[in-house]
Order: sequence, then C-alpha cells, then structure tokens
Amino acid sequence: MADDPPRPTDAELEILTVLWSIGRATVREVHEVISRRRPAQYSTVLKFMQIMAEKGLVRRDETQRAHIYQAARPREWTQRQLAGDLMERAFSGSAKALLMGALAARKATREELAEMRKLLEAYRKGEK
Amino acid sequence: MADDPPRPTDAELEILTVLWSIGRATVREVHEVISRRRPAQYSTVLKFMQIMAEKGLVRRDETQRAHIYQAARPREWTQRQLAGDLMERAFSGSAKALLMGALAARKATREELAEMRKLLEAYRKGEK
DNA sequence: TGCCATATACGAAGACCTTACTAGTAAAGC
DNA sequence: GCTTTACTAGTAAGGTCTTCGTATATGGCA
Repeated sequence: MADDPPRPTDAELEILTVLWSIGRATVREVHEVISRRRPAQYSTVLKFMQIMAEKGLVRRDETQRAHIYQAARPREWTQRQLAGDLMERAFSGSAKALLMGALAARKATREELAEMRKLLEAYRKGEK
Repeated sequence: MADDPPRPTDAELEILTVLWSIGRATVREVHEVISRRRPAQYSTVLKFMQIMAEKGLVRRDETQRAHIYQAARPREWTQRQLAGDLMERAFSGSAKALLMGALAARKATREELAEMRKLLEAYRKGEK
C-alpha cells in the first residue's frame, strides 16, 4: 500500500465527501453536486482534484477522456485520521473531552445518545 | 462581547494550549514551554502571538514592557468550536460517527469508557 | 475532414501560514 | 551615564491554499 495521504484541507474534504457519497465520478459530476450548494467554477474543482491526485488523496482512471476519480481511502479511514489528529492536538488525546466538545456543539437526539451508549458498551466488551 | 475569533491554525492551537495550561504568560514563557518539545525561534513564537492578538485569539496587557498574553476564549469554548466544525465538515454532523472515529484512532481505557458512558447518561437526563 | 462541445493542463494572482532576521527601544546593571 | 540585555515591531522569504482564466487536446458528428 502506498504512503498515507496528508490531512485533506477544507476544500479537499468537501470534494472527498462528494466522492464518498456518489462513488466513482468525473470532475463534472463532482462539480455539479458542489455548485448546487455554493458558487464554484468548474476549473476550480478540476484543479483541486488534480492536486488531490498528486497528493494521493484520490485515484484516477485516465483511460477515458473524462477521467474517473475515486477517493483513495474509505471514508472511515479518513475520519479516523481526522478525529485522531484533532483529539491529539486540541483535546490532549482525550476521547472523553472530544465527546464533550461534540455534545456541547450540537445537542444530540435521544436516539443518538442511546446509540452512542451502545457503541461504548460494545467497546467495553473487548471490541477490537 | 467581541466577534468570535476564527478557527486557530495548527501553530496557533499549540500556543493556545500552552496559554490554557499556564494561564497568563509572556512570550518568553510560552516560548520556553514550546522549545522544550521542539526547536522554535523566540521571534517566531512572538510573531504568532502578535498575529493571534490581531485575530482576537488572545488578549494582551501592554502595560508592562514584556506584554502579558492570555487566551481570549476558554479552552472549552474553543474545543466546542473545533469539535463542532469537524463534526459538521467530516462527519455530516453526526456525533456518533465522530465518536467512532475517535475510538478507532486510539483505544480508550476501560475507565475512560466508563466516564464517557456516565457523560451520555447525564446528557440523557436533560442535561443542559 | 473540419467544426463544435467538452476535457485536461498550465499559469498565475492573491490570501494566508510558517519561519526567521534585524532594527529599534526600553530597562537594568555597572 | 553607558553598556549590556531583553523585548517589540517590522520586513521578508518561501510555502500552501484557494480561486479562476486561458490554452490546448480530443472525440463525435455533420
């Protein structure tokens, strides 16, 4: 497996999010999704995706004229990196502190709280 | 109250962490703590703290020759911003997903898991 | 075969981030 | 008082991030 890609920037993360959600896609398709939310030039999105290919954040298939892109790492992998990085840098490595921050930022629903409790429970029983 | 300060950069967050831990401090004191961990020029730290003052991330008392700095916002406030921001951008607003990422990044101890469970419990009972 | 639509590639500007040197100034010590 | 020391401010270089205009290539179709 190749080297780990670097932490994505804000704009790069936005594109990765689109790729994770729709899977393999052309620049045009990604641009369409993004420009539905905010103004963005096609060439800007293209540029980002070229840079991301260089960085190893995405892989691309160039056999077609319109290159096909896909995220180089699954969503969960990147989420783990990002959560771990922030936990380290801003919460002195404490998952509990990070959880507190998240709950303070946006109140979770009763259901979400229950699911999280189940998650912790699973971890307690020697979950890997 | 003044405008919310922007999200701190990596280097800024490192300095804030020092300020939160030792409270009010001069550039020299902050520099000493940081250079104990990694090479860093005094003037670099100074420059950062000047920029942070402009951005509103820190406040400074200039009555002494050696200015006294302090974080403009408490640690918890900034942690809430950062957790909320990442939760929004990388976890589509799901606290549960963020928690999963954090747990996957670094296995929590049994005690930490228990404390987190208690935390969720408290939230369930209409905690503010 | 030549034109049009649509791709990619390239270049570049402007903001911000990181780092560090140096000039100038104020305090402190001799 | 004068020198040394310590601090701030200013300047600048080099890198990254974000944005976009434009040039160039390619495939399809009339």
